[in-house]
Amino acid sequence: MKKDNKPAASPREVFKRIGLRATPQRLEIYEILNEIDGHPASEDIYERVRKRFPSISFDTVYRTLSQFEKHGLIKKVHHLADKTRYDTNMMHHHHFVCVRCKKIIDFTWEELDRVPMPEGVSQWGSVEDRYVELRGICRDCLKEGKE
Amino acid sequence: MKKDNKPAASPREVFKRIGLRATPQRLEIYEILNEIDGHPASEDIYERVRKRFPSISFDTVYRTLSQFEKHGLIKKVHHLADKTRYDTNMMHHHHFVCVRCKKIIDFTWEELDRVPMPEGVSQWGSVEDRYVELRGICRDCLKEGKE
DNA sequence: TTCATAATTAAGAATATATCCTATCTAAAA
DNA sequence: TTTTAGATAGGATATATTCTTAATTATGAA
Repeated sequence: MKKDNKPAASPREVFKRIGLRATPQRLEIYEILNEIDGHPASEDIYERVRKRFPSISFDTVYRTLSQFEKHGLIKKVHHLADKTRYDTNMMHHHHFVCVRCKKIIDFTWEELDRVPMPEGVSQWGSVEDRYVELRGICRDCLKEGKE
Repeated sequence: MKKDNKPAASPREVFKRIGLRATPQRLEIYEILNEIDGHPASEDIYERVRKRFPSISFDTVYRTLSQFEKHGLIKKVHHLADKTRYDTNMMHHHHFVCVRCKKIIDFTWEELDRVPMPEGVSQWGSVEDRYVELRGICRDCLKEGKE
């Protein structure tokens, strides 16, 4: 979706490149994602597609969003959203998260903790915690990928 | 749970302080949280409590974990775990998240992006993204709290 | 243009996670 | 002890997501 400067490719070109058919439903979802503000849940998209495709199913929306995410057109805000996970370590720390197997590794990063807050944050509200997530592929998953 | 130096208070003292009864189920869950490694889901806890309380219900586990979280004994790894939310902004950016209303505000933070990776990260795996989440209460929710 | 085919879809069933309801029980204060 | 607000078990319910299947359709090849 929204990418800097780059000349905007047409939806059909994008779909062709990643090997997805240009169905009307898919084109509509693509367009909505380009228009919509904020960080929509699947249901938000579903509600909007239904205006033009009243009989579209939840499944189509979910599937399409997953495909788009898989091909890097959109991202999930969080990678561990399937179920609630608790942290029993109450000391300030950050996480390395494997986006493949969801493994989490705790670590501290004092140098980063010391960076002063960016401009304008205070006008959004009060900040109570600064959390960093390093996202990547863990050692185990890297090995698997090679085998 | 795991807190630095501080002299470990007994579970009963902790419960007294926050106004929760010291029931056997609750004591057991507390103990499990202190023993368990990693970042358990509710179901992980449920499976372990069942070894000593075979008839305990999911509800008790969920309720207890929520209470513990509310009183700051444990934390959720993520605050938006109820449903998947997508990000259509594919430019590198970070988030301010209101832990009360779940509002998300995008922002960039170049100074933070420049901080060199901490020691030892490379041995965990390959890092592909550095994501920062500033967690707090947004302006709107702060106002509501006062009214 | 027509055709063949694999991809896609709608619809509803199925699954997974989380919460609610209510009768019963119990920890803890008096 | 007795009292009672808080806690629990178990089942029902809600919500989010994925699966199954039969029908449809976009796309490349003829």
